Amino acid sequence: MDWELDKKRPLCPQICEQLCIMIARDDLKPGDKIMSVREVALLAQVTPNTVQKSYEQLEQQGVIYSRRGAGWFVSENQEIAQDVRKQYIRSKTEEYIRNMQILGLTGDEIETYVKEFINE
Amino acid sequence: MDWELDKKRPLCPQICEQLCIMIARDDLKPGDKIMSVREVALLAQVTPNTVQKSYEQLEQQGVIYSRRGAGWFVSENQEIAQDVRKQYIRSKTEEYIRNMQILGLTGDEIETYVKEFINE
DNA sequence: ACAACTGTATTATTGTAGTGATACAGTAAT
DNA sequence: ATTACTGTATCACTACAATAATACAGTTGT
Repeated sequence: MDWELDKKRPLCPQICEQLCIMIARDDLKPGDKIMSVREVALLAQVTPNTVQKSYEQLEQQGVIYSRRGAGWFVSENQEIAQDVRKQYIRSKTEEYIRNMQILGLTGDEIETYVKEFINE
Repeated sequence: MDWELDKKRPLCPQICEQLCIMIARDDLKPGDKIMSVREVALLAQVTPNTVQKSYEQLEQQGVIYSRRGAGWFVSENQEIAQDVRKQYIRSKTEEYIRNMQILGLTGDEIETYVKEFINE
């Protein structure tokens, strides 16, 4: 994982997305310990406070949880990890197709562009 | 055009994108007069100041230009309108594919998802 | 028990996007 | 010329994200 954030965009959502990607890639499996607030803060060049907030947001979604003093862990619930992956793919794909359709592109045209840009 | 902005995200980029989409759709053609700062402000429920800033950003990119007292217009340069469309498609498509590849999806898998979600 | 790590909380401060109000200046139609 | 529209500029204000510094509390390994 790179942890090179775009400092010109809100950081919390970016940190959340990075974590979700790692879970969706199965780099982080259910129950795994994840990097500490301070550790990520150092790598991502942000304040521990910012990472804390990001983690708390993901906790609210049931994706991760904390044990005071021990650390943060990926939810043991197997379904959630799968959902994170499915949701990520679904939302990104739907958003992409919607954007292209707004321009008036047909389904075939969209498929053509995707094929074209995959070979690069 | 809807002008229903997401108030929880930065507004200027959203206004810029809406304009670019209208140009990419050919709803606005080179030389066309576009809605005034105050008009858009009213429709989008934002401050004229915010729209002004957005327009100035697009002006810097050469997409539109202003005539003091008269209004804002789409650049007469034909190439720019075409570029806006091409750039929009290219950047969105590349971003989408990159996101999917990060998850480990193959080209075929990506194409399959796109086809699947187009039929909905 | 101790040291070194964890999460958590608080406070003050900074930077910035957007608001709201107002004013001035140029254009265009009547 | 007047009126009603444009763009442009400024100022004080609000809201919020993120920083920076610090402190406290719980866990873990030695």
